[in-house]
Amino acid sequence: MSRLDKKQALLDTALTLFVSQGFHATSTASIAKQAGVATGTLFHHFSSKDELMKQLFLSIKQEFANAIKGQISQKGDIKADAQHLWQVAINWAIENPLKQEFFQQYSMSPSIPAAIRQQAMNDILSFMGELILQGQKTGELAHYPLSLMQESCHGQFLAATRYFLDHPETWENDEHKQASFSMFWNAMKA
Amino acid sequence: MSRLDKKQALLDTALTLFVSQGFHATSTASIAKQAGVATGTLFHHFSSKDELMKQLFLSIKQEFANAIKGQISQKGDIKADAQHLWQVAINWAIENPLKQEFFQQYSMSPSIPAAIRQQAMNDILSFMGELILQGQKTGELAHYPLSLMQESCHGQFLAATRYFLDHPETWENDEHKQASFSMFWNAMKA
Amino acid sequence: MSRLDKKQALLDTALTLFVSQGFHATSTASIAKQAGVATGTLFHHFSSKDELMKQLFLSIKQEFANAIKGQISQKGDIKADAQHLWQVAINWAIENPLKQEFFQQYSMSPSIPAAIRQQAMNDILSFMGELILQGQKTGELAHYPLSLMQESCHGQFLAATRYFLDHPETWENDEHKQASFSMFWNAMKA
Amino acid sequence: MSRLDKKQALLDTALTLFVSQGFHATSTASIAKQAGVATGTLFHHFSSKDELMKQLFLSIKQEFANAIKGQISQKGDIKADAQHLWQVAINWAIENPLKQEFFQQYSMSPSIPAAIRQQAMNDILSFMGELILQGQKTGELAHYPLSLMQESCHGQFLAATRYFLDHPETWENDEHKQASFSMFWNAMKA
DNA sequence: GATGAATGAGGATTCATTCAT
DNA sequence: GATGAATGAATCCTCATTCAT
Repeated sequence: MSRLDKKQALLDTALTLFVSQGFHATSTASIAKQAGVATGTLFHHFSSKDELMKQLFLSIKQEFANAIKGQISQKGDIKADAQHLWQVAINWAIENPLKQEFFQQYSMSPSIPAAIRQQAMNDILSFMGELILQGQKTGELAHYPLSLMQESCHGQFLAATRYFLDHPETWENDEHKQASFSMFWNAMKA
Repeated sequence: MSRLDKKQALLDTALTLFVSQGFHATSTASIAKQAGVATGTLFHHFSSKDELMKQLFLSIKQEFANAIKGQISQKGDIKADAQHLWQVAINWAIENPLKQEFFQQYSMSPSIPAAIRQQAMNDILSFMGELILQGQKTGELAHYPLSLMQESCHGQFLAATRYFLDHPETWENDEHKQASFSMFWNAMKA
Repeated sequence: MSRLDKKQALLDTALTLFVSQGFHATSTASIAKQAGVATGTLFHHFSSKDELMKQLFLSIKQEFANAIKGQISQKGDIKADAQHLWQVAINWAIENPLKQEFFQQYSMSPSIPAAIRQQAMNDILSFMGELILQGQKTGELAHYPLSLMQESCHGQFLAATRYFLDHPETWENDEHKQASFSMFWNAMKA
Repeated sequence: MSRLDKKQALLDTALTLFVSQGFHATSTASIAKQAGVATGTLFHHFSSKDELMKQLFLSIKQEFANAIKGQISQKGDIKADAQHLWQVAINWAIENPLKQEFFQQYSMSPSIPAAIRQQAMNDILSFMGELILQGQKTGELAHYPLSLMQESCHGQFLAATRYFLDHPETWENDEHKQASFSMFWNAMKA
């Protein structure tokens, strides 16, 4: 196993264990063991357990951001754009259930320093903020306070993914995905 | 300080500390100390730290449920009913910021056994489920899967309270409360 | 074993082990075990291993200071006073070999924070400083810089006790004690 | 950097760090890093951390011995010889404050195996022992037990250098150096 | 019921040392 | 010889819980 493989193995294992047992209930020793490396190796790659959590959080957030941002078409049809992004985001969550569950659990948790959470949230939400502003300019979106609308986006996304993750039989059901988008869009539209 | 006073002091202190430091970062000793009782006394009232958390969670949930349920008017005008309930719920959150923050942090956290969370969630959501079904019957609400709509309600409520708690200057602003309700209602309506 | 007994047992055991194995080579677990208490108990009485060392150092210093200070006669005959104090100090060292050895090892060691060492040293040396100044006034002691003379006192005392501790067969030999005093006195006298 | 340069860099860095932080608080990794070599390289030159300490101790001791021994004139005037040696020794300490501080800290410390300390001490003290015996033969020095006098020499030297190192403003003051010698000589003389 | 000293298992972290490259 | 990632035993310390007073 190469250097980077070990670091990745540690991140992967930490994700699994943090989601299934919780951050504090997961010992660094158990992460290392299940990742197939020695205890000390974890601290060779991450200066502390908190640092491991931080890097895990930021890397997953980045992965999600990359999946989404690459899909912005900017064709000008805001509703079509929004629908496409919603689909992509929901699909990412369905395809990465562990990572989505991680977000559900830790987006509001004090296990991640508030500053890190804020920063990560801002990165995602600021990109959404621009889309919202644009939609308000064209008159397609409602003129509510920006941060209220951002929180609503985030909240609806978490709610929708919770539904899909809790009901795996719906994963192929486009009607339900469409329903989740309708609720989202109706909430936001003018 | 009487017997019940001590128990309540422990619950109050636990709420404050769990919210500000997190469940695992808060020692039972520090809760007892700040509540003004001895370490052992905590274990007279609660068989374990987990039991304390469980009772805290259920008591806050109950308090919220009482505040809401007492307000159901059942006049038949679903939108008016919904608007009233939304107001009451948002106001409760604004008046109990610590308890609302507690929900934000622990509703999805593994610090509370899944079974307890489920049960609490069902209590609230089932009552909402009935309202939704009723609205669907009258044709005022959209015919999406029930649990999707329940999750959406919950998610929108958390999003709205997050907005209000993060922006205390908006607490008296009825326009913003109205905006939050509009988003919620538009998402749900037929 | 009572509360204070346990604390004292920990101090006594720490003294023995720190002297025989060194501070860092002595684990807190081994101190607790040999003192007959649980690991956690050590940290109930001392907030950290460093704090234990600090209290041990200060308590032994205090014990020595008490043994000496109670013996200052102030009859006015400086040489006789000095001789008496020297005897008392040497005898204390011979009767408390472990504590004397502790001073030999840790008076200059970074295992004890410099500030603590300084403070302890000043307490002892300041009382000696007064005696020296008095002797200089009467013309019986040499007029060298005060701190040089203090260091010399301290150094000679450590040297003499090292000699006596390394040669237990000399403990009853008053001639040798007299010799050590002569060297000390001749160094200091005018 | 050549092979020997690296070894010397490691010894120099170890000296600095051992004195400023203490032996146990200094990790081999930090020594290697600050010396500009890789962690493993330290273990090419020294089989263990203890071995590094041992070589450091012996090399400094040797350096001091060389500085002193080269200066023995053997003109027969014992007091003049002693005064010259005292000057040389004090000057060496002033010119090598780090190394002198190292002696202050580690001459009595269990960080250096007793056997090594003894051996080093004997090397220096045995050479002094001969001078003392010689002085006793001519009647110029007191007839106290040899090891008591040796310990006294050592103790006075440490005391004097402590004074000079703690008061750098006295480094050029010959009067003070003379004072320190007087105390030393008066202690030893017949 | 209340107290708080005592417990000891458990956890994060360090670090001397090794060894494959 | 030099490197530095990897190792894992060892250490300090925490903390939920117990129980004698």
